[in-house]
Amino acid sequence: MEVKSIFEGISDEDVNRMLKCFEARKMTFKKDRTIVTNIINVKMIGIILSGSANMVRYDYNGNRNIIEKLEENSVFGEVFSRLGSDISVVATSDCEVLFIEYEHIIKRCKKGCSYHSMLTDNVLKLLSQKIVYLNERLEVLSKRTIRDKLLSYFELLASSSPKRTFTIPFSYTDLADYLSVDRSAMMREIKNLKDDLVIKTNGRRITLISY
Amino acid sequence: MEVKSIFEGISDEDVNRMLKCFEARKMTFKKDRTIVTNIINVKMIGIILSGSANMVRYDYNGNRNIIEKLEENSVFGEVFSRLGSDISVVATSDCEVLFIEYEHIIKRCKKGCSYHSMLTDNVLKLLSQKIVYLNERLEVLSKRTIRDKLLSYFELLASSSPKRTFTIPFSYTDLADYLSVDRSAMMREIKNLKDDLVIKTNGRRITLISY
DNA sequence: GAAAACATGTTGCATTTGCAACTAAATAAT
DNA sequence: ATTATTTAGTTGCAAATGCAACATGTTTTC
Repeated sequence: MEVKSIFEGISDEDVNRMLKCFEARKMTFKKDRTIVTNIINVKMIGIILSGSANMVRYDYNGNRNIIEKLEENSVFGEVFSRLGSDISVVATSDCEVLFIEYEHIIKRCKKGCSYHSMLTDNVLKLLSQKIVYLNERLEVLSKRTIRDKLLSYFELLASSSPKRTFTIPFSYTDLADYLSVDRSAMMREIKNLKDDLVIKTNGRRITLISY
Repeated sequence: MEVKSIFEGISDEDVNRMLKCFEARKMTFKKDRTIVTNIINVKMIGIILSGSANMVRYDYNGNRNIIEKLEENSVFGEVFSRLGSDISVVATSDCEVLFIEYEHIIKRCKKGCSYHSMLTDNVLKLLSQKIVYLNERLEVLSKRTIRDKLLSYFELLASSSPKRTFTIPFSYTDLADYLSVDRSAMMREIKNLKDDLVIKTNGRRITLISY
């Protein structure tokens, strides 16, 4: 059920044919380079082919918010994410990105190519996944205290490990920006959680003891 | 571009044919009745045909969070919203709801009916809209102070009115739950915004003076 | 139209949070 | 290998927030 890429299940030849037809452009970015900024208003979507990136926004206080962590095969774009309001996507490692115009993807072509309908299905599933992800994020951010934000985020990460142990995919500095809280206040709360024996930590490796 | 309903652009006869084929069920709910709760794990989607509803969650502190306000033609369901984690949908007025199994919608039928591909396109656009909505909500909730949450939410509402005047679609009590903040603290902050001449209010009608 | 239920508005106070300013540890750069 | 730079970990303090407990106003309900 999980869709890895929007091209999942489509033969390499067909993918290449599509990419040509869509005038897709592949670009490479070095670590820490900005992949897109609010300047673009063309309805493009980007697909991370390799590497990783963060979608970030700086508010007028200068606080950075990490909106989303983009891994391999992640899709981003104005259509999906309301880019434009000072959002940018920054490479967190060297990466390759494919750009396609959104219209090409959703507009079923007149010829009714078989692969095109497969593509639509994949996009549908990707969008569903993105919605699930966004809802998880909303659930975390809707918690009123830092402690509860941490716990609900940790619960999410722990739920896929039977031992309830996981590695946070961020530095603690980045985690604070992801949870939209002050870093020092977050560190204080993590200390409290350790003192209360709710979590054990070893660097970025965390075990949820009880909830 | 805006899709009103997933059946937009499909003739009434075709819609009726589909509904039969999909074994869609129409149900009516009185105001304040629960439409769905976490119990369901069937992959159903619901469409509000008339009336309105709130998607809500109560956390373990007893705080209510309004996750989403559902109006006519809104779509909800596990696929879209990660229902299941104690989320329920409650009617805020008498309403009619149509239930369809999600699989029926995304699975392109073998016959390749013309309307089915139209339906897929509509769902695609609806999902995109939902993502935009979720991102707007994330932008609001990621603000660190109540003042900034209010301002960014008000900005969103004001942006569609040239006079920067709008009516909040909630009671103030509900607004606090929507912004995931304490009501009295929110009222205090609204008072501050008025004192600072940032907003003017007349009941639920608000004017953003400057930002 | 009286009573009940709910929404709005307000306040004091304890708690949580953000901010600023540090030190120490770990990574990256030259 | 030594020096920068970034990350992690702390702390005091002011500001923001949540909580509880009210008063008042408005809408429903019977």
